[in-house]
Amino acid sequence: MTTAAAPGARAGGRRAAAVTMHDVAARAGVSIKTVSNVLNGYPYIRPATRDRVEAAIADLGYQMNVSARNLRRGRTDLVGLAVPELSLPYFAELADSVIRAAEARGVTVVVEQTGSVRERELEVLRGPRRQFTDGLIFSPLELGPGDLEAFAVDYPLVLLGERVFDAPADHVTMDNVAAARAATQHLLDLGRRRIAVVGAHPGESVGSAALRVQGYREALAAAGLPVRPELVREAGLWHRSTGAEATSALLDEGVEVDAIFGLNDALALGALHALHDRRVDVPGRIAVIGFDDVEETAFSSPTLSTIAPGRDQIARTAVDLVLARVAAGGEDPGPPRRVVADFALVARASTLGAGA
Amino acid sequence: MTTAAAPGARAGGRRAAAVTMHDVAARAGVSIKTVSNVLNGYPYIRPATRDRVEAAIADLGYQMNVSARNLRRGRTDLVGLAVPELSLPYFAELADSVIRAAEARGVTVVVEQTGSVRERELEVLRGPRRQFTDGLIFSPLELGPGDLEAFAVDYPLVLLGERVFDAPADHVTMDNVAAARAATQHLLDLGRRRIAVVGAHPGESVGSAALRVQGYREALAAAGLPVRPELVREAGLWHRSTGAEATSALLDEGVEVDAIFGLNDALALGALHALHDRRVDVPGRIAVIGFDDVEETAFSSPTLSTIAPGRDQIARTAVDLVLARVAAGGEDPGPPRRVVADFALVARASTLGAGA
DNA sequence: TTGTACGCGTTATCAA
DNA sequence: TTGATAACGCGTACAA
Repeated sequence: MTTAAAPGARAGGRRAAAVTMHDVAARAGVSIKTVSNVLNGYPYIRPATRDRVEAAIADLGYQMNVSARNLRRGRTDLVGLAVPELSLPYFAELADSVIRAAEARGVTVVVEQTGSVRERELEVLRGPRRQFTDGLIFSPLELGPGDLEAFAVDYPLVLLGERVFDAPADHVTMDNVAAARAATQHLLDLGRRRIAVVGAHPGESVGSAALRVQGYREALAAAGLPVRPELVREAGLWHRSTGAEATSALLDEGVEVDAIFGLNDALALGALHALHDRRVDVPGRIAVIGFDDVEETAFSSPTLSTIAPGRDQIARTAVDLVLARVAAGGEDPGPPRRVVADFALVARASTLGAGA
Repeated sequence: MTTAAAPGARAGGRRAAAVTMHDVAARAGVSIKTVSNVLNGYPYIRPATRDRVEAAIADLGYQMNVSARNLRRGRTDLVGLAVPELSLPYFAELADSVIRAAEARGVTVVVEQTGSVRERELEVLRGPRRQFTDGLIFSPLELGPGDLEAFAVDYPLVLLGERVFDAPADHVTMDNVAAARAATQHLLDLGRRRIAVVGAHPGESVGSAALRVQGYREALAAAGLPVRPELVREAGLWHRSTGAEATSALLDEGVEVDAIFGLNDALALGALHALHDRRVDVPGRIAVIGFDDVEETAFSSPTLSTIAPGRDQIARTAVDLVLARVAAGGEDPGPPRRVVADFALVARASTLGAGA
């Protein structure tokens, strides 16, 4: 690492001595309250007055002191977004959507990473950042149904994901069971009969894994097919590497299989990787489908069929829910709201073949 | 989309009526100043007093009002991070690192997305968010050497990337020329002689493309090899799709080639995709190397050799630079600082082969 | 070692 | 339609 100081220019230090509403008021020959009124779009102002104030604001380059406003209003227009980590494409893309949705509503997002560590997820809920945030959008991966009290907070909270369903907080999710059913049905429709699922969490009864495996089972049952244990493959972490490993194990064991349902895209991409290594034709011999529709799925080789969970809709809804509670202020919070977002099957080459 | 209200429980509304320092002071039988002293770790406090205050804080569940503190101190402990978009893995991972580095120093990050739109990049520099942010870490993709005045701001600003080098602001970058030289040299060391580069921006003289192509040229020159125009392939956007297209065009034209240097990982992964489609053996017939070391490169098929730019170091340095200026307050800002971070070549299967 | 009192820049409540 | 003035909650001279 090399450090150097460029000669000549000075770099920006602190902002110039602040010009306040008082200065603007003096310049415009009005009271400070009138300046405030102009700034806040108060309607009953004589046009001439408004013009003088606006001119003064422009002349002086006045910019409101946000901290003072926040102190006075008891609100910051900041919302927290807590996700496991941005390095995971699904959450990076979710954050992208949330930031856009928030921006459209004039609020700013503070991103916090929990690293999927239980202790940090708890900290996110009661940590110091809640002090300067109007509300929180939180996608937990460790906290579950046993932690309901932890979600009983006194600020607007919107939960994302499939870990908890009965917390005293708003919740935005999608129908994971139906979506997994659709993914499996898609494979069945293509004539596949030995469909493996990769990413199961055997012991668990909550979370995305359990729900998606259930959808897989339901689809097979509806088609009159048995759920073969050797086709339900475990993968604790939903990463490409574990998806590749699970797929390799499946093939090594000589299990007969003609399709793989990765419980998320990372797993399915890992499966694609393993199949590629072994020169297995996809979808000729084995079709593959994932879940999440991260951008990468449109560029893998072959492109990956998947379930699109409606990220933008989820993000918009989550932002709207927090802001609704923020706007409600102290008034009767009312019961938690549950929103189930739409999903769509996106069929690509990994199931349809090169022509797709 | 389905919306429902859960029966029973109330969801969290607004925080309970705030308990202030006054309340704590009263409860502890001390003055508000003493409470403040305890909170700020002022050393000269009688242990007994401190204990009483801390007990009162615990009893009352006191939490400091951050807006009031910010107003008083003229600082928010918030820094902005402006990137093109989080959907691009490189920037998602950079944001991840910056957020971690900031957290370690007790500051919080506000992520802003410019979408690589010139107008939005300008807005980031002088928009309203600068009002409640102590400083900004900015990775521009559109603004360039012609916009130096835009970077002359009166708040702590740290620039990232290769768009501008002479702005009156701190700058953290890496030696793109040397890194590209190393990538090319790696291919030369493996005996490759017809090395294509994908992602060139023919007209440009600034930015990552120009610098990396220069490194490529230098390495070839040092090896006594000519730079063949037909091996320097353009790709405006550095996406997987453009990398795949450029690679396809290269092959379609029947150009003889035994290695491809993607100017970033997305391009290289796209090249891998195109080569896979055409059943070209990598690295048997064509070796591929990228640039950035995004996590995906460790999981592609085959795994991708690349240049690791030292993300964490860059993030830490950037955060330290802004905070140093924040701490300096109004005092003589001094000249802009330039930091050149280290890089490392990461050789994987796409150049070394399956055994790697 | 601790307390008093003022000011940070806004918004809100009145009254005019 | 506009103005005076009191909060908002905390930091900090200055005093004790």
